Amino acid sequence: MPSIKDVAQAAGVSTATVSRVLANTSRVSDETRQRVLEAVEQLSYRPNLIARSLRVQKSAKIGLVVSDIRNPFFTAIGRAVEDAAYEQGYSVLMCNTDENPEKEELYLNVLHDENVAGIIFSPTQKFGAKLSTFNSNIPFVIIDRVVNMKQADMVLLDNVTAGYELAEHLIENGYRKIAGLFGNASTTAPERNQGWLKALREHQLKPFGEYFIPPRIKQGYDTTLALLNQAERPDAIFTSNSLLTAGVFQAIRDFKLMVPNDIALVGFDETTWGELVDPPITLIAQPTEEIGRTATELLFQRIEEPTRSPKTVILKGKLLARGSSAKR
Amino acid sequence: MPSIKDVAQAAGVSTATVSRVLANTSRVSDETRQRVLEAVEQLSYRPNLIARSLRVQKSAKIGLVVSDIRNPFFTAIGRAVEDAAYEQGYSVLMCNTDENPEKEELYLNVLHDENVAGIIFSPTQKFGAKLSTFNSNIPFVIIDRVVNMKQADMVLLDNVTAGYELAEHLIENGYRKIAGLFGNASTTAPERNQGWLKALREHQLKPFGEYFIPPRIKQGYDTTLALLNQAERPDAIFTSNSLLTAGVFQAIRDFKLMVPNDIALVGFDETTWGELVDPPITLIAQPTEEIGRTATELLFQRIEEPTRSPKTVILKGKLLARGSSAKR
DNA sequence: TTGTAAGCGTTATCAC
DNA sequence: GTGATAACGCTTACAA
Repeated sequence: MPSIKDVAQAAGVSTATVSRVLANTSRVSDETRQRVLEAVEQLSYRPNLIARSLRVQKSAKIGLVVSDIRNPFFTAIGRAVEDAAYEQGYSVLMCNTDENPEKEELYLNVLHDENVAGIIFSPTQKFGAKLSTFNSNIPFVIIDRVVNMKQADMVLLDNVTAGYELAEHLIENGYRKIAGLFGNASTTAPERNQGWLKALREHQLKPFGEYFIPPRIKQGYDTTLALLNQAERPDAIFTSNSLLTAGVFQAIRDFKLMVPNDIALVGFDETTWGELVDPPITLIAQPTEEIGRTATELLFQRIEEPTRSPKTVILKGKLLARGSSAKR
Repeated sequence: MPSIKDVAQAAGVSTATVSRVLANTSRVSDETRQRVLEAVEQLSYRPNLIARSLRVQKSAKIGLVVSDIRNPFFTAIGRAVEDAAYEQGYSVLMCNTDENPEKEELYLNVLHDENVAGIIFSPTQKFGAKLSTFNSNIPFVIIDRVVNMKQADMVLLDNVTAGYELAEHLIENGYRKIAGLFGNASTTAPERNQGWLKALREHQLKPFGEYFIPPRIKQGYDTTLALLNQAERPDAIFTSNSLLTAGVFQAIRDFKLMVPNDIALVGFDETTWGELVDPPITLIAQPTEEIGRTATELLFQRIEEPTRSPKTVILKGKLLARGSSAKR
């Protein structure tokens, strides 16, 4: 692996000149530039980014720290961030924390030590709380989950409105006994809950049961079975998370009920299966491409101007009405 | 950000001693060690890994380069690699190449420049071909896709046997007019094709049509519609990839045929939706956890002993027989 | 057991 | 326009 010294020697110049040519940072005579470029070519020299990073204390990489790599929502965002960063000549290092605060700290440190230019981060509630403690001067943007921190740039969904619209849709279509299953891990669920409550209230309805549970398929399944075993059953189930939706769907089927005739089902986030099942699932789709792209742009803005006042971008979800909540 | 100098000063020792205490590399008196540790604590010092990496020319990170982050197969492997590496004190940097050879080169370079200790890589066919050209002394392990390169460690599925078993299963259950949809992008599809051909041959059957197409939902859908519009229809469809399976499933439904009564459907890889749809899909599940773990272990072995002779680990898929291929 | 100092590959600050 | 040289923060011979 040739170093800048080798290039300098081959071109008969100093390392400083080589650096200048490569960085295009100050005037160099055409002739010298030529010689240097030839030597670079000749030796197929590639600058050592570690050394450069040590010297200038930053790099052309950004970090993306997500809580669950298996969640299609985050992988879609990953793709979007990747694309946006690539256009700017940046690389993305993606880290998976598995909702584990220890790993969050680990990876934040790794990325910091990596001298990444910035970080896009969806923190757990636990970590979000102590995020302000985590005193780092590295630019970052929070996505998906709100943190209580005035200095942070954020890209969020308008979860309250989304929850409202989804509930409103059910009510409009004639459902009245609506149960709600909400995740208990992130800040998005309570907001969606708030929206659905508002819609119910406006129609003088009461929730037909409300459950805050771990956002996993199994919990959705178990909770639904319990719900369906009661004397009086709901005529619709509202879920705040696609894993819960999957669990509910399974339970309804195992209970031999028909969707939507016996019971309607609605949820959040597009998935492959949402339109493969019968009937396809009504849901609020998040604009993942736009979330990822916006977060990346915000991050680059902050990298450019670290003292800029924080900005929060709130995007709207889109209701995709499908068979699982057809008019009764 | 305090440096090792600050710690040394605070503890009244040299930087060398601090380094020794932290690395636990040679004997230091208990008293000095104590003082150093206190200073570290006091200043909340964290060693600069960039500098360390520049100095020792390696790091405690490995790279994982996958071709499609949205494919559940790869995210599952990502999780497994992550876990295995974490246990060894290594961090994982995950990169998504989107089946784009340019990005493959970019990220391989980024990771190389990052001084990662090694790379786990699922190359495109295109890049795989020129991989041997890519002369790098960085340890790596290939997963999922075979490359024509004697020096590479690999972790692969026994795709021929898997294809054989899946076809055999259909035949056993009474299907005779079996069409096959295979991806045309990776090396896995031709191997699975080979297995299915073998099974058909053993039963004196001929493929009821064989299609090599881009492994995308849409192509699976379109191809299936064409297939179903023919005068004589197949009684089963074999797919080599979960995206194709999804497309086929959709097409069959839109064509108002019943699975498996009118037509059976089998494929590869576990997905969330595979058991949510009605009927659930029969498939060959890949041992993703084991693939990721094995690849990581192989990588660490090679890091330890770079000249060890290359090893290829071939794992078996597992047939999950479900409703979509029930006995006729 | 501990300290001194060289060096990893860059870039930036001075001189000339 | 170009070249020395210091510095980034660390590890590791080599001395003491």
